[in-house]
Amino acid sequence: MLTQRPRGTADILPGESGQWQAMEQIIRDTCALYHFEEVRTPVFEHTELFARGVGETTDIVSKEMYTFTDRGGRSVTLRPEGTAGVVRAFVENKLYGQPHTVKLYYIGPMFRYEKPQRGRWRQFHQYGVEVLGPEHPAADAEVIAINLDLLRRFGLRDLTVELNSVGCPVCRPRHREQMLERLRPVADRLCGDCQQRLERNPLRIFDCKNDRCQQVLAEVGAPTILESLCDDCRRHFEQVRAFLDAMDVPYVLNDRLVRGLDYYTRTAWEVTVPGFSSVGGGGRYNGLVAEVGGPETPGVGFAGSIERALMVLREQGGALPQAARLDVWVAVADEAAEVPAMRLLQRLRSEGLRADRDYLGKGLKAQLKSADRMQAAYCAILGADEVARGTVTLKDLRTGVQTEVPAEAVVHHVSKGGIEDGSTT
RNA sequence: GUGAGUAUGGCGAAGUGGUUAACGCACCGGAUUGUGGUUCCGGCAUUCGUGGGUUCGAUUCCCACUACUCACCCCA
Repeated sequence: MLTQRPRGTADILPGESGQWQAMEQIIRDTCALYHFEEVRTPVFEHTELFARGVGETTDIVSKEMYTFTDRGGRSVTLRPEGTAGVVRAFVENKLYGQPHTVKLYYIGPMFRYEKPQRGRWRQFHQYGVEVLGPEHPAADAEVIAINLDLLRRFGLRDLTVELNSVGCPVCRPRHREQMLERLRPVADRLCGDCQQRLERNPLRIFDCKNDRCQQVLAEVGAPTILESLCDDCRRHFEQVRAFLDAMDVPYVLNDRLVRGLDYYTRTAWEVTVPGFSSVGGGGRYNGLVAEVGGPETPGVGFAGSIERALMVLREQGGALPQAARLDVWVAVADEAAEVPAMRLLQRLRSEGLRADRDYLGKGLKAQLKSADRMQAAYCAILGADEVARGTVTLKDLRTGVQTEVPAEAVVHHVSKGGIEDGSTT
């Protein structure tokens, strides 16, 4: 156990970490284009925040939280999602005091006590944005747009935005009643899961894979949520769609789409890839800020996971541009060159070149081999002869051309990307 | 939470109830003098997840445990 990571966690090792950095950079750059600013909130919060914000009845709160009592006797929880903490920060710091729309983005670890499987971890990393303030459907469209835009910039293909509206406190309860009315009498014909869903979240029955349940739904003529929207929600949804069309953001309607968190109102969407589960999604949450104790403030946001994006990217055969390789490998040919080699090494770095050397006492041949393995562009060979002459033998590992140059000229040659004096020695 | 599968060297992967556990990759060393990427030669698991049991004898059979993987639920 001592040398084993906790279940559902991962070590992101060199090589992989380059992909993470590249992806995070895309997120930061893209968010800047849409004028989102970063917010960093604690990795843990008071348990009550998630219980109230995310919803007591959700799977996340009822059985997936990493909750513990700290030494002061307070119940705290490792955040299972990002929105609640951001909203809490918005309220606590009174960001609503500013007349502007508040547009925030975040990247960070989230925690859920689940059984790990493909694309599912106990510690995973989400990136997401929140727009706080506007009720305007253009805000919904913008968040959907950046959600899809980011995934495309990562290099993912075959993306589909599935769009729905889950209504508001006016029309959702009404719809729920209609469903209960029709389904309760035939509840015994539903599968076990759906009988539970009937009481907890009847909307989900539409999502059941069981054919019989779907048949029952059709027989009793259960209305979809889209058919039951109130006028305000209907108008809002139509406008969101109009904006998406104007922005060339493709989507498909999915009137069976439900999201796992209680706080969603009106617009809800998910981005999917064939053969995978959701790679991200979001929605509007008009009641959340007030629920958490702030002034009535509409909001809309989305979240996606780095793990899943990388997984899909890899399986689709894509990859993010790899980090730049080493510029110079310094090979130490003999004892007399040790000190000058360190001098050279540090000088190269101070000039902005990525440089390294062997520390295992390997022979020159092995050092060249290492240089090759490290994919260094150049190898600077330094031995007693060079030290005596104040020079360095510089070899271009791509062409094999090498030449002896003054020690001070190494930076110049490497920076310029070539050796002019091509006399092979 | 429910169900299924798998656990052999750094990685991938054969294998058998019985004296020395294939192979590939990676790694290390060598093929005369201070030089890489190719080639050739050599090296690299007293040990087969952990603990029990069956047996004259188990890595191979049985049980338990642990871990991992996958599906369901749900989600990112």
